[in-house]
Amino acid sequence: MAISNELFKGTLQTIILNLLSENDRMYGYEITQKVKSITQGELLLKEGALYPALHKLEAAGLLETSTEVVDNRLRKYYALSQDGKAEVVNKLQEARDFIQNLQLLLNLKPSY
Amino acid sequence: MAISNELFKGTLQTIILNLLSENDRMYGYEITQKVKSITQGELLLKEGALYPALHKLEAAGLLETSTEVVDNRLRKYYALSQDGKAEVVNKLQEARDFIQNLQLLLNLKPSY
DNA sequence: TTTACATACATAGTATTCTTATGTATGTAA
DNA sequence: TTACATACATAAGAATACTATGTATGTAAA
Repeated sequence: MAISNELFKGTLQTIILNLLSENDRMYGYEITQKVKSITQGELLLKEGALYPALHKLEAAGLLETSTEVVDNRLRKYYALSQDGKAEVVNKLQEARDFIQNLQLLLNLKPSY
Repeated sequence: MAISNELFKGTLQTIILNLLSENDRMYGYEITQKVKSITQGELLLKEGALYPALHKLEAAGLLETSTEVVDNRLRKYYALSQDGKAEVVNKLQEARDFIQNLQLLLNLKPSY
């Protein structure tokens, strides 16, 4: 998933779900580019991590898909299901708690 | 490591190194209790995660050990080596960047 | 007194996650 | 025709943490 960064392990599902909560629908490659641009290239989301994660979220009923052909290339769009919309809220709260606890454990004041 | 919290994966080494940068020396069980108290019980560090991590950090030359018997029980104290002291600085900077990027990706403002 | 819990270490087997490598396929720029 | 970008996917392997188990001592409760 990253440039020598083990830290993101476990955060991928939350990242995907949150991006989809802001964008209605996105396709895989679009997600990789979005993550890259948001982090200014610091986090590179690999296909080997992304696609299995998307399939797993779909299998869990959190995502729904629709396939389109654009410019003669296949695109598989993902969108939050109703369950997915509810789950984003939980995942984001967990992420807040996680960051809070990590900052406590590492003596890091929030950077602002 | 956690109560239904996958997010901490990859952060354990940094947490250990940082605790040892504040405490000169600590033993394993003490570390588990410190983590528990700092996070108010939200993060429970399991032995199956802690001890292999300590052994790995020692093998990497970042930690040095000294064994003592206290109250008829064995204690294996860990302390940062010179390399370890240098590495904490790097790890903490990586953690800051990680938190920064994660907050960007999740639209989380720093909580203060 | 024996059961449970806390202290203190350790490891084997398993599950999960991510990386690396590879594969298919189209389009564009050098 | 080579390289790169777009777009999907999976298999093999590495890394990390969890569960379960084991050893051993001390204390409190039932």
